[in-house]
Amino acid sequence: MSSTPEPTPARLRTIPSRLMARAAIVADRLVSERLAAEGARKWHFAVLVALTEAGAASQAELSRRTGIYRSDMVAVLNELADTGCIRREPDPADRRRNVITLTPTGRSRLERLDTLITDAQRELLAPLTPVQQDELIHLLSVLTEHHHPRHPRPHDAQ
Amino acid sequence: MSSTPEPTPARLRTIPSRLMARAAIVADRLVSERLAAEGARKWHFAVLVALTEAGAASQAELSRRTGIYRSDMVAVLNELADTGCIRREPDPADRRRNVITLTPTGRSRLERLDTLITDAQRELLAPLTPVQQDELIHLLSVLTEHHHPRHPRPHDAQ
DNA sequence: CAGATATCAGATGTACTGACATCG
DNA sequence: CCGATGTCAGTACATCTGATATCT
Repeated sequence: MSSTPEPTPARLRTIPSRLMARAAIVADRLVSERLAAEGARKWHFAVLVALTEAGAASQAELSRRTGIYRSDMVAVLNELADTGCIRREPDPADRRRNVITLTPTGRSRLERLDTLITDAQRELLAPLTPVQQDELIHLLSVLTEHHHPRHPRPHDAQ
Repeated sequence: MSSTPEPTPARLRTIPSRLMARAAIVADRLVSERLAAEGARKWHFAVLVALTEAGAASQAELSRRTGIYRSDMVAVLNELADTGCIRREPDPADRRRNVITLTPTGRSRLERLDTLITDAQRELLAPLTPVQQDELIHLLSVLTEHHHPRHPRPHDAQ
Protein backbone atom coordinates (compact mmCIF):
# COMPACT_ATOMS: atom_id res chain seq x y z
CA MET A 1 0.00 0.00 0.00
CA SER A 2 3.02 2.28 0.09
CA SER A 3 1.97 5.17 -2.09
CA THR A 4 4.49 5.84 -4.83
CA PRO A 5 7.50 7.39 -3.15
CA GLU A 6 7.40 11.17 -3.29
CA PRO A 7 10.24 12.62 -5.28
CA THR A 8 12.48 15.31 -3.86
CA PRO A 9 10.32 18.40 -3.34
CA ALA A 10 10.74 21.08 -5.97
CA ARG A 11 11.58 23.58 -3.29
CA LEU A 12 14.61 21.49 -2.38
CA ARG A 13 15.63 20.45 -5.86
CA THR A 14 16.26 23.98 -7.10
CA ILE A 15 18.25 25.32 -4.18
CA PRO A 16 21.63 26.30 -5.61
CA SER A 17 23.65 25.29 -2.57
CA ARG A 18 22.06 21.86 -2.66
CA LEU A 19 22.69 21.52 -6.37
CA MET A 20 26.32 22.42 -5.85
CA ALA A 21 26.71 19.94 -3.03
CA ARG A 22 25.16 17.23 -5.13
CA ALA A 23 27.26 18.07 -8.16
CA ALA A 24 30.37 18.07 -6.01
CA ILE A 25 29.57 14.64 -4.64
CA VAL A 26 28.98 13.22 -8.10
CA ALA A 27 32.14 14.83 -9.41
CA ASP A 28 34.22 13.70 -6.49
CA ARG A 29 33.01 10.15 -6.75
CA LEU A 30 33.79 9.99 -10.45
CA VAL A 31 37.28 11.34 -9.95
CA SER A 32 38.01 9.25 -6.89
CA GLU A 33 36.88 6.05 -8.54
CA ARG A 34 39.10 6.62 -11.54
CA LEU A 35 42.10 7.53 -9.46
CA ALA A 36 41.55 4.62 -7.11
CA ALA A 37 42.30 2.31 -10.03
CA GLU A 38 45.84 3.69 -9.82
CA GLY A 39 45.91 3.86 -6.06
CA ALA A 40 45.95 7.63 -6.20
CA ARG A 41 43.83 10.39 -4.74
CA LYS A 42 43.01 13.80 -6.12
CA TRP A 43 45.48 15.57 -3.87
CA HIS A 44 48.30 13.60 -5.41
CA PHE A 45 47.26 14.89 -8.76
CA ALA A 46 46.96 18.45 -7.50
CA VAL A 47 50.45 18.43 -6.05
CA LEU A 48 51.97 16.89 -9.15
CA VAL A 49 50.32 19.49 -11.35
CA ALA A 50 51.43 22.31 -9.08
CA LEU A 51 54.98 21.03 -9.33
CA THR A 52 55.04 20.83 -13.13
CA GLU A 53 53.29 24.13 -13.62
CA ALA A 54 55.30 26.27 -11.26
CA GLY A 55 58.36 24.21 -10.44
CA ALA A 56 59.90 22.93 -7.24
CA ALA A 57 58.62 24.51 -4.08
CA SER A 58 58.42 24.32 -0.32
CA GLN A 59 55.56 22.47 1.29
CA ALA A 60 53.89 25.68 2.42
CA GLU A 61 54.11 27.03 -1.11
CA LEU A 62 52.54 23.85 -2.47
CA SER A 63 49.87 24.21 0.14
CA ARG A 64 48.97 27.62 -1.23
CA ARG A 65 49.03 26.48 -4.83
CA THR A 66 46.79 23.50 -4.32
CA GLY A 67 44.51 24.54 -1.48
CA ILE A 68 45.58 21.69 0.74
CA TYR A 69 46.28 22.61 4.34
CA ARG A 70 49.87 22.62 5.48
CA SER A 71 48.97 20.01 8.04
CA ASP A 72 47.43 17.69 5.48
CA MET A 73 50.19 18.23 2.96
CA VAL A 74 52.59 16.14 5.01
CA ALA A 75 50.76 12.88 4.46
CA VAL A 76 50.23 13.56 0.77
CA LEU A 77 53.92 14.23 0.28
CA ASN A 78 54.83 11.15 2.29
CA GLU A 79 52.81 9.02 -0.08
CA LEU A 80 54.23 10.72 -3.14
CA ALA A 81 57.72 10.27 -1.77
CA ASP A 82 57.10 6.62 -0.93
CA THR A 83 56.15 5.95 -4.54
CA GLY A 84 59.13 7.89 -5.80
CA CYS A 85 57.10 10.65 -7.43
CA ILE A 86 58.83 13.45 -5.58
CA ARG A 87 62.05 14.15 -3.73
CA ARG A 88 61.91 15.96 -0.42
CA GLU A 89 65.18 17.66 0.49
CA PRO A 90 66.07 20.32 3.02
CA ASP A 91 66.44 23.76 1.46
CA PRO A 92 70.06 24.85 1.90
CA ALA A 93 69.03 28.49 1.58
CA ASP A 94 66.36 28.29 4.28
CA ARG A 95 66.72 25.47 6.73
CA ARG A 96 63.07 25.58 7.77
CA ARG A 97 61.98 24.51 4.35
CA ASN A 98 61.92 21.33 2.37
CA VAL A 99 62.34 21.61 -1.34
CA ILE A 100 59.91 19.35 -3.14
CA THR A 101 61.07 18.26 -6.54
CA LEU A 102 59.24 16.30 -9.18
CA THR A 103 61.03 13.14 -10.30
CA PRO A 104 60.80 11.49 -13.71
CA THR A 105 58.65 8.86 -12.04
CA GLY A 106 56.34 11.60 -10.81
CA ARG A 107 56.21 13.15 -14.23
CA SER A 108 55.07 9.96 -15.90
CA ARG A 109 52.68 9.25 -13.07
CA LEU A 110 51.15 12.68 -13.59
CA GLU A 111 50.56 11.82 -17.22
CA ARG A 112 48.62 8.71 -16.31
CA LEU A 113 46.61 10.49 -13.62
CA ASP A 114 45.92 13.33 -16.00
CA THR A 115 44.34 10.91 -18.42
CA LEU A 116 42.13 9.51 -15.68
CA ILE A 117 41.11 12.96 -14.49
CA THR A 118 40.35 14.12 -17.99
CA ASP A 119 38.22 11.06 -18.60
CA ALA A 120 36.34 11.68 -15.39
CA GLN A 121 35.66 15.30 -16.36
CA ARG A 122 34.37 14.18 -19.72
CA GLU A 123 32.00 11.73 -18.13
CA LEU A 124 30.97 14.28 -15.55
CA LEU A 125 30.08 16.88 -18.17
CA ALA A 126 28.68 14.43 -20.69
CA PRO A 127 25.05 15.47 -20.05
CA LEU A 128 25.89 18.97 -21.25
CA THR A 129 26.67 20.28 -24.70
CA PRO A 130 30.19 21.64 -25.24
CA VAL A 131 28.87 25.19 -25.08
CA GLN A 132 27.06 24.44 -21.85
CA GLN A 133 30.18 22.85 -20.44
CA ASP A 134 32.18 25.99 -21.06
CA GLU A 135 29.40 28.10 -19.66
CA LEU A 136 29.24 26.03 -16.48
CA ILE A 137 32.97 26.22 -16.00
CA HIS A 138 32.84 29.96 -16.52
CA LEU A 139 30.01 30.51 -14.09
CA LEU A 140 31.62 28.38 -11.41
CA SER A 141 34.90 30.20 -11.92
CA VAL A 142 33.28 33.58 -11.43
CA LEU A 143 31.49 32.33 -8.38
CA THR A 144 34.48 30.75 -6.70
CA GLU A 145 36.73 33.69 -7.40
CA HIS A 146 34.41 36.11 -5.71
CA HIS A 147 33.85 34.04 -2.64
CA HIS A 148 36.96 33.08 -0.76
CA PRO A 149 36.67 29.54 0.46
CA ARG A 150 40.05 29.49 2.12
CA HIS A 151 40.03 30.96 5.56
CA PRO A 152 42.12 34.07 5.38
CA ARG A 153 45.19 33.04 7.27
CA PRO A 154 47.16 35.76 9.03
CA HIS A 155 49.82 35.80 6.33
CA ASP A 156 47.74 34.65 3.40
CA ALA A 157 47.83 37.75 1.30
CA GLN A 158 44.47 37.43 -0.35
CA MET B 1 63.36 36.73 -0.65
CA SER B 2 60.23 34.66 -0.89
CA SER B 3 59.26 35.09 -4.52
CA THR B 4 55.65 36.17 -4.88
CA PRO B 5 53.54 33.13 -4.08
CA GLU B 6 52.48 31.29 -7.19
CA PRO B 7 48.74 31.30 -7.71
CA THR B 8 46.81 28.13 -8.28
CA PRO B 9 47.98 26.67 -11.60
CA ALA B 10 45.61 27.25 -14.50
CA ARG B 11 45.51 23.53 -15.11
CA LEU B 12 43.99 23.06 -11.67
CA ARG B 13 41.77 26.13 -11.61
CA THR B 14 39.67 25.09 -14.60
CA ILE B 15 39.03 21.49 -13.66
CA PRO B 16 35.25 21.17 -13.35
CA SER B 17 35.28 18.71 -10.46
CA ARG B 18 37.54 21.04 -8.51
CA LEU B 19 35.35 24.02 -9.29
CA MET B 20 32.32 22.12 -8.09
CA ALA B 21 34.01 21.05 -4.89
CA ARG B 22 35.07 24.60 -4.22
CA ALA B 23 31.64 26.00 -5.01
CA ALA B 24 30.06 23.41 -2.75
CA ILE B 25 32.33 24.34 0.13
CA VAL B 26 31.58 28.02 -0.26
CA ALA B 27 27.87 27.35 -0.55
CA ASP B 28 27.81 25.02 2.40
CA ARG B 29 29.69 27.44 4.56
CA LEU B 30 27.34 30.29 3.72
CA VAL B 31 24.28 28.20 4.48
CA SER B 32 25.70 26.64 7.62
CA GLU B 33 26.74 29.98 9.04
CA ARG B 34 23.31 31.47 8.52
CA LEU B 35 21.54 28.47 10.00
CA ALA B 36 23.92 28.30 12.93
CA ALA B 37 22.55 31.64 14.05
CA GLU B 38 19.31 29.78 14.69
CA GLY B 39 21.00 26.65 15.98
CA ALA B 40 19.85 24.76 12.92
CA ARG B 41 21.54 22.72 10.22
CA LYS B 42 20.62 22.23 6.62
CA TRP B 43 19.15 18.81 7.19
CA HIS B 44 16.62 20.30 9.55
CA PHE B 45 15.52 22.59 6.79
CA ALA B 46 15.38 19.79 4.25
CA VAL B 47 13.18 17.65 6.46
CA LEU B 48 10.85 20.51 7.28
CA VAL B 49 10.47 21.35 3.61
CA ALA B 50 9.84 17.73 2.71
CA LEU B 51 7.12 17.61 5.32
CA THR B 52 5.30 20.72 4.13
CA GLU B 53 5.62 19.85 0.47
CA ALA B 54 4.46 16.28 0.58
CA GLY B 55 2.89 15.85 3.98
CA ALA B 56 3.50 13.55 6.91
CA ALA B 57 5.65 10.53 6.18
CA SER B 58 7.66 7.70 7.63
CA GLN B 59 11.33 8.20 8.32
CA ALA B 60 12.35 6.08 5.37
CA GLU B 61 10.10 8.10 3.11
CA LEU B 62 11.65 11.32 4.41
CA SER B 63 15.03 9.80 3.81
CA ARG B 64 14.17 9.34 0.15
CA ARG B 65 12.73 12.80 -0.22
CA THR B 66 15.67 14.61 1.29
CA GLY B 67 18.61 12.43 0.39
CA ILE B 68 19.59 11.87 4.00
CA TYR B 69 20.46 8.33 4.92
CA ARG B 70 17.98 6.43 7.03
CA SER B 71 20.69 5.98 9.62
CA ASP B 72 21.39 9.69 9.85
CA MET B 73 17.74 10.64 9.79
CA VAL B 74 17.29 9.43 13.35
CA ALA B 75 19.48 12.12 14.90
CA VAL B 76 17.96 14.86 12.75
CA LEU B 77 14.46 13.87 13.80
CA ASN B 78 15.55 13.62 17.42
CA GLU B 79 16.68 17.22 17.29
CA LEU B 80 13.56 18.37 15.50
CA ALA B 81 11.42 16.53 18.01
CA ASP B 82 13.35 17.97 20.95
CA THR B 83 12.61 21.46 19.72
CA GLY B 84 8.97 20.61 19.12
CA CYS B 85 9.13 21.03 15.35
CA ILE B 86 7.80 17.57 14.61
CA ARG B 87 5.81 14.81 16.26
CA ARG B 88 7.03 11.24 15.93
CA GLU B 89 4.28 8.69 16.47
CA PRO B 90 4.02 5.01 15.71
CA ASP B 91 2.00 4.32 12.57
CA PRO B 92 -1.11 2.36 13.60
CA ALA B 93 -1.41 0.97 10.09
CA ASP B 94 2.17 -0.31 9.94
CA ARG B 95 3.84 -0.84 13.25
CA ARG B 96 7.34 -0.73 11.80
CA ARG B 97 6.91 2.88 10.89
CA ASN B 98 6.89 6.16 12.68
CA VAL B 99 4.64 8.84 11.29
CA ILE B 100 6.44 12.17 11.29
CA THR B 101 4.13 15.15 11.47
CA LEU B 102 4.95 18.81 11.19
CA THR B 103 3.80 20.86 14.17
CA PRO B 104 2.82 24.54 14.14
CA THR B 105 6.14 25.20 15.83
CA GLY B 106 7.87 23.40 13.00
CA ARG B 107 5.93 25.36 10.46
CA SER B 108 6.97 28.70 11.85
CA ARG B 109 10.52 27.50 12.30
CA LEU B 110 10.58 26.52 8.65
CA GLU B 111 9.61 30.05 7.72
CA ARG B 112 12.52 31.50 9.63
CA LEU B 113 14.96 28.97 8.24
CA ASP B 114 13.63 29.58 4.76
CA THR B 115 14.48 33.24 5.07
CA LEU B 116 18.01 32.40 6.16
CA ILE B 117 18.48 29.91 3.35
CA THR B 118 17.13 32.32 0.77
CA ASP B 119 19.48 35.01 1.99
CA ALA B 120 22.41 32.63 1.79
CA GLN B 121 21.51 31.70 -1.79
CA ARG B 122 21.31 35.36 -2.72
CA GLU B 123 24.72 36.02 -1.30
CA LEU B 124 26.10 32.89 -2.91
CA LEU B 125 24.89 33.88 -6.36
CA ALA B 126 25.55 37.58 -5.96
CA PRO B 127 28.60 37.53 -8.26
CA LEU B 128 26.37 36.43 -11.13
CA THR B 129 23.73 38.30 -13.08
CA PRO B 130 20.16 37.04 -12.69
CA VAL B 131 20.35 35.41 -16.11
CA GLN B 132 23.59 33.71 -15.19
CA GLN B 133 22.10 32.55 -11.92
CA ASP B 134 19.25 30.83 -13.74
CA GLU B 135 21.64 29.38 -16.23
CA LEU B 136 23.85 27.96 -13.49
CA ILE B 137 20.90 26.42 -11.72
CA HIS B 138 19.73 24.91 -14.95
CA LEU B 139 23.10 23.45 -15.86
CA LEU B 140 23.59 21.96 -12.42
CA SER B 141 20.09 20.52 -12.52
CA VAL B 142 20.74 18.80 -15.81
CA LEU B 143 24.04 17.50 -14.55
CA THR B 144 22.76 16.14 -11.26
CA GLU B 145 19.73 14.55 -12.80
CA HIS B 146 21.79 12.55 -15.24
CA HIS B 147 24.29 11.34 -12.71
CA HIS B 148 22.88 9.47 -9.80
CA PRO B 149 24.67 10.47 -6.68
CA ARG B 150 22.71 8.21 -4.41
CA HIS B 151 23.95 4.67 -4.33
CA PRO B 152 21.23 2.61 -5.95
CA ARG B 153 19.69 0.89 -2.98
CA PRO B 154 17.95 -2.42 -3.55
CA HIS B 155 14.51 -0.89 -3.34
CA ASP B 156 15.30 2.56 -4.65
CA ALA B 157 13.16 2.66 -7.73
CA GLN B 158 14.87 3.78 -10.87
C1' DC C 1 11.39 -16.37 3.91
C1' DA C 2 12.22 -11.87 1.49
C1' DG C 3 11.90 -7.07 2.27
C1' DA C 4 11.11 -2.80 4.76
C1' DT C 5 11.68 -0.10 8.88
C1' DA C 6 13.93 2.33 12.80
C1' DT C 7 17.99 2.31 15.27
C1' DC C 8 22.82 1.93 16.57
C1' DA C 9 27.71 1.32 16.14
C1' DG C 10 31.13 2.12 13.19
C1' DA C 11 34.52 3.30 9.30
C1' DT C 12 36.15 6.60 6.30
C1' DG C 13 37.34 11.05 4.41
C1' DT C 14 37.82 15.85 4.42
C1' DA C 15 37.99 20.33 6.18
C1' DC C 16 39.79 22.59 9.83
C1' DT C 17 42.23 24.05 14.53
C1' DG C 18 45.86 24.20 17.70
C1' DA C 19 50.18 23.36 19.40
C1' DC C 20 55.12 22.60 19.01
C1' DA C 21 60.16 22.92 17.76
C1' DT C 22 62.87 24.97 14.49
C1' DC C 23 64.55 28.56 11.99
C1' DG C 24 64.90 33.67 9.45
C1' DC D 1 60.17 39.05 19.40
C1' DC D 2 57.52 38.21 15.30
C1' DG D 3 56.44 35.25 11.79
C1' DA D 4 57.06 31.31 8.67
C1' DT D 5 57.82 26.33 8.25
C1' DG D 6 57.14 21.31 8.84
C1' DT D 7 54.95 18.14 11.82
C1' DC D 8 51.64 15.96 14.79
C1' DA D 9 47.42 15.42 17.47
C1' DG D 10 42.92 15.95 17.39
C1' DT D 11 38.07 18.09 16.42
C1' DA D 12 33.80 18.38 13.66
C1' DC D 13 31.14 16.90 10.36
C1' DA D 14 29.25 14.21 6.43
C1' DT D 15 29.02 10.23 3.74
C1' DC D 16 28.40 5.74 3.90
C1' DT D 17 28.43 0.60 5.64
C1' DG D 18 27.17 -2.73 8.21
C1' DA D 19 24.29 -5.17 11.79
C1' DT D 20 20.18 -5.92 14.60
C1' DA D 21 15.33 -6.32 16.25
C1' DT D 22 10.92 -5.64 14.73
C1' DC D 23 7.38 -5.92 11.68
C1' DT D 24 4.65 -6.87 6.70
